[in-house]
Amino acid sequence: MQSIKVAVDAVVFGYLPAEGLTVLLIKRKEPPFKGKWALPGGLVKDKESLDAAVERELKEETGVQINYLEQLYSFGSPKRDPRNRVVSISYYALVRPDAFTLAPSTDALEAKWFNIEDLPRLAFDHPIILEKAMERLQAKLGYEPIGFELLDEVFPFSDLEKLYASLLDKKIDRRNFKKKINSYGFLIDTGKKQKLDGPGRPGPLLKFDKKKYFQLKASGFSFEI
Amino acid sequence: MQSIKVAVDAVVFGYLPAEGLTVLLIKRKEPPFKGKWALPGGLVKDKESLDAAVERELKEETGVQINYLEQLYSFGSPKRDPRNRVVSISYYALVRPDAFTLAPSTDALEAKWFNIEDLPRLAFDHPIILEKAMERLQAKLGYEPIGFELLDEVFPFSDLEKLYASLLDKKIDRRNFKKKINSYGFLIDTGKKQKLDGPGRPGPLLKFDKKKYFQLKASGFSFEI
DNA sequence: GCAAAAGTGTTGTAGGTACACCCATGC
DNA sequence: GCATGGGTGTACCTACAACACTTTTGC
Repeated sequence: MQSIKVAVDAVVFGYLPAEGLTVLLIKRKEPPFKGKWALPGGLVKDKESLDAAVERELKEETGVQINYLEQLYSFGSPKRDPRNRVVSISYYALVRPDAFTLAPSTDALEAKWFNIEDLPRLAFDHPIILEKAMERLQAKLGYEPIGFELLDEVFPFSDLEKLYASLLDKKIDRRNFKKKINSYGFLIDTGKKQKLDGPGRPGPLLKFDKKKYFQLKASGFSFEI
Repeated sequence: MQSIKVAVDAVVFGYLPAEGLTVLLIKRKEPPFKGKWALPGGLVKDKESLDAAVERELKEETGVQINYLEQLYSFGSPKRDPRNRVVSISYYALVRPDAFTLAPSTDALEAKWFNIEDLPRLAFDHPIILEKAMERLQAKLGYEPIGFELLDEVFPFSDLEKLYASLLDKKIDRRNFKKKINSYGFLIDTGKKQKLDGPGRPGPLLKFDKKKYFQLKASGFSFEI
């Protein structure tokens, strides 16, 4: 008789132009690793799909509003949980951190955003999961327009540019980048202007036209950056 | 108390220049879906890693010699197995079908290669898994040299060309293709010549230099086709 | 000598990269 | 008026796509 438990874990990415990429972690309320920081997640219920389990856990533990969710990889080495055998199906999610406030409840003492450059030690094999998520995010940014899921509904062009530069960790030529993005034609000018709180020329606020993107995609076009 | 079982399933791809892409299926010995064709796979043991479980199951059920193995995706909808809740971690594998003979034993009545164009109805949600494997294989062919894992140790250039043409389902310009592949410099000429059994000019037999590829890759080069 | 398979170069073009100055705003 | 941030065009060059005839072999 098999006795393996099934869990889900999520790497929740947020982004703020001022700060860069952040990851949502919870402080564990129960052993093992009680009091340590870990990825949000937990056991799957008997009659619940994997996707539903992630969404439930995220809501319970952190209160985030998920913008994009994708399965990442499954981890099942026999010793990854020191007490029981647990196979974890990991996910990664993209959210807009300032579109809601964190509200930890069951299972978690605390939920908090950490800058990707400044993470605490993580419980279990979560460092490996996080690294895999990071690789996937970087790769996917190159061939699907998921960056928009991290930005506000409307955003100035410079936010998009900063996002790519910071997540891919390389310099971006503004003119070439803009040329490319504009050639796709799925950015809508809302007509409004950005409000800067310092000096500087305000740029127009843009919107990502998801519908148009899916039309383009369906007619055999492919995003690449 | 959670009662979910954990299984692994594998989509095993083979390739023969004469026939094209094939998939290895087994005929199930036990219910559910007794007597139906399905992907090889089975329950993970309590103290066994996921990778080890796939390798064991493939050996037990089919006797294949695996050349390349990669985790694909995990499927966990509550109703995917009509009797118990089973979460399946799926894999895909690349093998050389003529490097060994199939030897089904436990759990399987029979193991057999099917042409990808001519598959029987599959048990469970295996059609979905297969489709996902197919997408991944096609995508991966474009940015990693995994095609070689499907060819014999030494092969004529035309086999490689046919492989790409058939798996990606499109015409390939021989001259452009060759130019590109040769520019990478990881094909070794063994000095021997192909033996055709009809008329035609025999080409040289080549070998994929894996070590050189990994060197190139490590020094920041990227395969693309 | 003919049918089958493999080998071989050139040219046009699209897209990527590199690069520097002007404009709007806040203080 | 100056500091800050946003906006804009051109020239070079590389890389991909298109394309047809010759060579070697078996029968």
